[in-house]
Amino acid sequence: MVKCLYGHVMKNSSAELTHEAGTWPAPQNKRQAILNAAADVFAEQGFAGASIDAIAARAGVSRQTIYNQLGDKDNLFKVVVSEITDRSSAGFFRVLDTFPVAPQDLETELALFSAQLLRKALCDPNGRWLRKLVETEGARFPELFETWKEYGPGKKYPAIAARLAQLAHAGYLDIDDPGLAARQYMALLATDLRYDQQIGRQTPESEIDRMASDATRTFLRAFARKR
Amino acid sequence: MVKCLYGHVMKNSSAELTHEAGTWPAPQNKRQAILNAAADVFAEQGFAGASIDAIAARAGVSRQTIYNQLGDKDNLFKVVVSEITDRSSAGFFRVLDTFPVAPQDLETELALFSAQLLRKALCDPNGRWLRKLVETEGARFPELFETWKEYGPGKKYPAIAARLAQLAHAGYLDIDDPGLAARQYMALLATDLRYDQQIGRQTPESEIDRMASDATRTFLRAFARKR
DNA sequence: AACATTTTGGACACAATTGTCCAATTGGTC
DNA sequence: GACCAATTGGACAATTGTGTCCAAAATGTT
Repeated sequence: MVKCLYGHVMKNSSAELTHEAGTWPAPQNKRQAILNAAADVFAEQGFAGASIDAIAARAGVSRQTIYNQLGDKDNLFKVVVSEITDRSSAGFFRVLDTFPVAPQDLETELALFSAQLLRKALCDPNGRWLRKLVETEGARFPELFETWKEYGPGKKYPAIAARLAQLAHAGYLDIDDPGLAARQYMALLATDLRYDQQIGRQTPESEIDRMASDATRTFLRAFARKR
Repeated sequence: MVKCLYGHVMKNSSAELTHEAGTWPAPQNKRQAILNAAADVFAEQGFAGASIDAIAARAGVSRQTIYNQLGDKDNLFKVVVSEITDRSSAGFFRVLDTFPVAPQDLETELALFSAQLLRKALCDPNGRWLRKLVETEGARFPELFETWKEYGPGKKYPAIAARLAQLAHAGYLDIDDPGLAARQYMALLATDLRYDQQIGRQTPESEIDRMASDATRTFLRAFARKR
């Protein structure tokens, strides 16, 4: 039950990252260990339920080190969210670069892209925890919520909409409202993730391809250009 | 320490059956006031963050009354979830009775039904809080989670699937997998609720009809029987 | 080896919370 | 008015968590 997001990379990789271009005078190793552990504990316990001691224990550092490096609990939370926001956003846009803008076989290629999106972005523990964290604690950290909005849904949905509009313009799709189509595409893609989450089931990797093709098939039945 | 879900809860539950009131306030007895307040505070603050004092203050009762009527915090939480599960489930099935099984104008009538479902079931604060509560604290109360699963998604999705299969059998729809169609229908229906929730926006009542017709249109574009 | 910087663990004050006990008060009922 | 149950508020011990201080130890640098 107790797992660290990135396994146990925190032990000894001192030789490589010590002289990174980072502006941090402190070693990055413990800091990353703390942030990963904090992400776990915050996601599991919520903000109020996550104790600094639990985070310290899971990170394998002393409690004092957390205060030294990251200040108080509020700030720790903010840093965790902003770090994970960055990672998650980067993953999404890396996948988005593979969007099939001029496909030979639209359904096949869109299903492949959808599977990648599910795997690398929507299923990604980082992203899911982030969503849960922000959903749960957003009211308590308004400015944090703004950042998340701006870099999360605020950029992802328009990006998807733009690609769909591109496909429509190229004659593949028949779309009135690209924004709506993007939201519905994402909703269809997340259909079973959401369902599984509601019944407390962890979606197995083996079902991702089926989910992607189910969503793609329905989406294209609705939006593929008829001839 | 962990007792049965319906353990010593039976204090008043048989005495008063008239908690039908469609409107939120005006709880006749203190027990209902406590449960409503507790639902608010638990949903806002999470389990760990919700203090008994805060709940008592919002309910307008003394802290001791909560302990008298509902026992400790764990049990209070369980009772809150089970009460709201009942209400939410009842609302859903009341709407489900209006499903258009033999429509004259499928799109119009299905859109009307969808709007009712959004209004009475998916948008309902009770249901949304419940979902959030269970999602956040499900790991801490496994047996509670089982109950929620059984009376929540476990009954709702098959019920929707059955209605859709009925429509398909009657020649209105072209559906291979009714279960998948039901999940996708619900996903499309909740598209903008989910989006709004992600960007921290409270979906205004005025948009529900549009959301219902958007979802219905796309669903029927994908599943309406062609001829 | 000598130095600088982190890290550590333990102690501490302080605040919040839980759950209990109890005496006083309220409100309804006969 | 008298009785009875529910309610109230206050005090209480026990626990838990936050954030700080500090001296000893570990770690890395020159």
